[in-house]
Amino acid sequence: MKPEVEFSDCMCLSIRKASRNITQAYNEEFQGLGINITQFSVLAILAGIGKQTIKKIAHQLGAERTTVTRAIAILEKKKLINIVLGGDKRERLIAISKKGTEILDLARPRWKSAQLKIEHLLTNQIDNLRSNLGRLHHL
Amino acid sequence: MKPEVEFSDCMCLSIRKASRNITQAYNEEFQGLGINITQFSVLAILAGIGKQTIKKIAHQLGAERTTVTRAIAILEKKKLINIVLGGDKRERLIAISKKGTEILDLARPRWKSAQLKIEHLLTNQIDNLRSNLGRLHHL
DNA sequence: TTATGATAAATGTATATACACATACTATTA
DNA sequence: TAATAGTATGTGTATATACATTTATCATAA
Repeated sequence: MKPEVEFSDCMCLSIRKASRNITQAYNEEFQGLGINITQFSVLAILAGIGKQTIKKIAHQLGAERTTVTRAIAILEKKKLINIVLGGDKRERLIAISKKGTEILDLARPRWKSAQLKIEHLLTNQIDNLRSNLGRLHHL
Repeated sequence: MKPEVEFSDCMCLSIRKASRNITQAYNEEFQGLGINITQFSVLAILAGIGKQTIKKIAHQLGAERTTVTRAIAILEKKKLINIVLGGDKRERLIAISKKGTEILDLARPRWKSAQLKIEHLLTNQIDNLRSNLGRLHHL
């Protein structure tokens, strides 16, 4: 007889574990570059759509604003971004720096490699998985 | 024309975002209980298989050992576990406490409720998703 | 028995995440 | 214009995660 509640299939544990595994796979590809997947994602957004407020970067990433604030501090320490003030003095506009662009360009093929590894692992399932993960935003 | 590398479909960002969303959904169910899903998962393991070393708990969770060390410290502060020394003095054996058992029993239906919400959201896809997340352990 | 290697765990440090609260600035309205 | 509400961001605190290093203990071989 099963107990009333079967904990071993906890979706939260499953996805958090998968999230850790995937994050490590990407970060391994980035080894020696001096950035991780988090930092890569911020740089990629800035390269794609130009300078942005922290709030908008957070929205693009679907991440908490204050999490992005801390990530920006790290990127600033590494001199991968420039921070300028705009007309609205509450805002700080974040732009990718020259050094940031250089590292981003080195990182792109690494990202692609990690991405392909995941996709190969999930052949024929990748669109389903993507769709499922996307649906979870409604929580 | 698409750029060579399409970052918007980054599986790492997708799963990390989904992981945050799901974690928050479970933690909302636990509101007022004084534990979160991380702590619940450790208590559930201890209740299921009895007292365990930190290393074995980490293995059950698929989590880093030192992450579990910090989680155990939190559970100890909350008096939800008891820690005893065994014959091997390097080990600490972790057991759920009476208070821990009581809170775990209150938490089980909350966990089930969160779990059902996810499963409803992913009707007919849940087995696929589970299988996909499981496959990612090979990374 | 002693030296050595293996093991369990803790600790230091960096980063990721969430939430509450504080601060500075802007916009609006009386 | 002055008071007030709203907005962008930062900071404090707690927890989650990873990895390197350290410490204590155990096991084993000389």
